[in-house]
Amino acid sequence: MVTRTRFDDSECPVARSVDAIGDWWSLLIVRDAFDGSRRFGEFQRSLGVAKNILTARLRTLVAGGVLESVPASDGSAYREYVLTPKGKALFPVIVALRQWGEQNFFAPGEPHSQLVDRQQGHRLRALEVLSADGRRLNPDDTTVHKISTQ
Amino acid sequence: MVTRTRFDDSECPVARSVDAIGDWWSLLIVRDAFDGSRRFGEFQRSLGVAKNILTARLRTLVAGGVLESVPASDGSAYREYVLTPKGKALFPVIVALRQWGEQNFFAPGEPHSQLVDRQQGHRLRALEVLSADGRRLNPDDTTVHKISTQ
DNA sequence: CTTTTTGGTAGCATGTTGCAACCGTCGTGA
DNA sequence: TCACGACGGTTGCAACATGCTACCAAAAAG
Repeated sequence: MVTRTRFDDSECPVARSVDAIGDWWSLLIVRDAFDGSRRFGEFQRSLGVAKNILTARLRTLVAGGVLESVPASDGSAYREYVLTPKGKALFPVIVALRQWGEQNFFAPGEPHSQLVDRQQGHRLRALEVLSADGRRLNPDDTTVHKISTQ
Repeated sequence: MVTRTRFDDSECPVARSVDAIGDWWSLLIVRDAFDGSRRFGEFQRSLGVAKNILTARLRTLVAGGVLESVPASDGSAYREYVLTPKGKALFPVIVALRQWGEQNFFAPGEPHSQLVDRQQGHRLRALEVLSADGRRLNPDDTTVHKISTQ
């Protein structure tokens, strides 16, 4: 169980997000949840993580409101873990990590799993950071205002 | 020093990204780099991380091609850590985490640091996951093809 | 009713982190 | 030019987290 929080009191939203997710295993659990995993055993087989670690991570994610534990959809007495709206809102994070990985860690032609538009079966468009008026922004085009209300 | 890799051999780009970044400290280092930090001491003061941990993380990030060590811009004999193109490509990841944090971990009106368009001073548009033909996609509108060439 | 699967717990060895102390080099002011 | 503080680390150690294996109760399957 994670008791200590490291970044939770930060005024930086990135730090709070990082703290809420917990660790990398948790992020891969969320990825698997997006890919359709729901049951303890599915996550465990998919990730190869130790069961006690998985137990702890699932608990943290449920406590953090990213997943929720619901009765199994097939009518069995077991429970399933599904993404809450807050968890589904992590979609751009997962997509961003996926695209970064595709572009930087695979040789041309090297096979990898691929996220596609269900309707068309095509790859997704690369994420773009846009200004309020729709201009494409690079890192250098932005700056951080240290503190700001709302 | 991180010797063992956990996800590096995965065919999933998300896993490789996660492995390449290393841990949450590394991601916050990258965030600070986007915010203008360059020097060891800047990262250390900003993050409050132990110096040996910071040393190790900076080394990992340099080894992974996310940061590079360059001579200090002010002409001193010290070195600075700056984002490589690969590192700058993490921009959407940081922005996605920031927006998720803003939307889920701050009470309305609670102050937080804010990323703005330098030219206009306005907040950024929320990231959108788009299909190849420009439709806005929710998680349910997508599916993962387990393995695929290029 | 027996066996297998599921979803965990418990204990222990090992790895990683955080803290504090130390240290050589660099910059700076007198 | 020389002393002193800042910078950028390294080292050792204690505490904590992780991963592995064994175990276990409830549920499902047969």
